Amino acid sequence: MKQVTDLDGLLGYQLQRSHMLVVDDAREALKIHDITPAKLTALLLIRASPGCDQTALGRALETNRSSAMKLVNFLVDRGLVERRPGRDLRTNALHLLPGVEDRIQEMLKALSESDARMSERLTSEERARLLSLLRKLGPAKNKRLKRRANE
Amino acid sequence: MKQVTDLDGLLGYQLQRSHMLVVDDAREALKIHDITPAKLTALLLIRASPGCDQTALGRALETNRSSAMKLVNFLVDRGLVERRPGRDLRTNALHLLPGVEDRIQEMLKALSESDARMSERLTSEERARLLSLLRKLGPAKNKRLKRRANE
DNA sequence: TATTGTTATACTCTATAACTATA
DNA sequence: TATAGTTATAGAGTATAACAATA
Repeated sequence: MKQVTDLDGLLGYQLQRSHMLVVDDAREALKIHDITPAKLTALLLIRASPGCDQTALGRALETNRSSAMKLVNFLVDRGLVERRPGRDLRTNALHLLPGVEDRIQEMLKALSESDARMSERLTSEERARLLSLLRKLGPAKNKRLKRRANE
Repeated sequence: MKQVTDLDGLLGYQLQRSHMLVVDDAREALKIHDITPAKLTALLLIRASPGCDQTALGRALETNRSSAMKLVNFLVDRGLVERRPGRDLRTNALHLLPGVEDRIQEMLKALSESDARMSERLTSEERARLLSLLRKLGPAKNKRLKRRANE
């Protein structure tokens, strides 16, 4: 098959390819820890804000309460997180279970090894430059066509 | 919610965020043309290799025959592509329908406008540098943990 | 035997809407 | 009324396995 030259110069297309490459590797590296990149992100958010509720978690992940619920269910089922009584009777306070910090350290180690493997053809200067350029992406003002769904 | 500082320095995390931002905008920009970025890619591959069969299309998209079939079904249903008799009785030859070239031009226009909007905070030098850095991502040799599934 | 297209099926992710219990 | 959690449901997207027709 011939290449599709119309897309080669587009940032979105290259971003798509690089993203797939890197996320597939991260997913594979996290597999032995029985977690995916997205679920690890949720776990790290809870670790960073102990006692948060599910709605706040959903907001931070730019998704809705229903999806946040599924993530928390997964983390609870794996013995990583527990739901404690929250600030009122409607609300859960999410907390890590004891011993999970060690497991998180192992997950982060696997993740950063994958990250290093994916950027080994870049010098550390190039890697830093790439990170800062990626952070500059997005519309200048508030021109985004549509925000992510959030109920 | 506090930020998750463990992830900030990881290429994969920043790539995930940038990818979501850019792809969401592209998806929204293509919505009036009733197509998604992935389906447009399939359409452009067929345009670049007229007469190709579905298996080749699947290989080019790093997916399987079943998924390629669904993409072609979509493109046929929208009047963009037709299945003609192929090189033998098992095989289809995929071709664009007449007039579709004009519609593709409009789709590409919407896509490149979205792309420009997403990179408007970058100078053209920075944009070019970002593209070339993205292309350098990936393992040095053939260290990838697992290739994408392909039956 | 191998390949192409096809169908059936299933699993994940994500989204919406409605329900309940609280506030 | 509004909010938090929950449940049911539905739609993409993607994967596997099996089948018929053909090579």
